[in-house]
Amino acid sequence: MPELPEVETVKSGLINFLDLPETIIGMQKSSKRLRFPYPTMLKSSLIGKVIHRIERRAKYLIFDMGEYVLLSHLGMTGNWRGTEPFRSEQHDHFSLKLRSGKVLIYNDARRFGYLDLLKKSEFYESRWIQHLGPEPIGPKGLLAEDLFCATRKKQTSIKALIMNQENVVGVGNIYASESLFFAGVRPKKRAKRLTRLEARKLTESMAEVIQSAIEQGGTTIRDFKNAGGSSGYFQTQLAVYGRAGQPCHKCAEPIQTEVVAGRATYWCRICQK
DNA sequence: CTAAATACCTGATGGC
DNA sequence: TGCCATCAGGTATTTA
Repeated sequence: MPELPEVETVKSGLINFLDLPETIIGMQKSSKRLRFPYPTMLKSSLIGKVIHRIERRAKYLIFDMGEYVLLSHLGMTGNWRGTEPFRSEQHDHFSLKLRSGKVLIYNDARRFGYLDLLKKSEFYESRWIQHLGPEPIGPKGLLAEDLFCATRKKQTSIKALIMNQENVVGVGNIYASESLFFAGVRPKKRAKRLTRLEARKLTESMAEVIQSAIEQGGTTIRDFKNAGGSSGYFQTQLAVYGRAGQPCHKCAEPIQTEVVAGRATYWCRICQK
């Protein structure tokens, strides 16, 4: 489900639902583990804590509780929703009961997601955060020259390179294909063959695609829902993803598909070189 | 060191 | 209706 825009949509939904700050008065988890075991002493660590802010870094959702932060990665099918009163659904795995009467629920059918509790002072050095590259958007966002440098001498495909979170964060399988289409670069192109101009176009395309998707409330291919329970709208304007055999919006050539970097990949053989 | 394959899960879909 | 194979938006870990 979630690449950067979907995580951002979940974040906005929760902030909108809550009236921060909110105090945690209860915590429940299902009998099944997520991708990694829950941190120890999670319950005693969370009860009484106050959620001051909810933020996002890369594809991580971050609950800022002052001295501690609760970090949540949504994996492939993870999602948070707010309910009042509590109403459980299939695949609910974790919930936080708040003093206001509201409840936050983490749902994850495939359980590829995970949670961790960190001291804020150890946040940047943590195993989850320390290797992350720049965001694709914003004041400290990826610079074209830095992307260009990252591509030098790299034998891997440009698609694999932009999906590698050490180079730029937040770009997953859908937005990788989309960004490469708007930059006019073939997904299978060797990273080291990228020109400065292509690096510049790709940097711009990633920022535009991600920003636009955030404004549309994310993409819904299968089952993504925002905190209010409604779907995203970005899928209605996907240029290539999932459009195998359909005409390119620019040149009408049928869209190609093939597995690249281990994932379904879509491109136009005329518009992308 | 790099790059690619594997593993972790459940559910939806399509062919027979 | 059932059964089986395939695919699904991520990424840490293992293998080559």
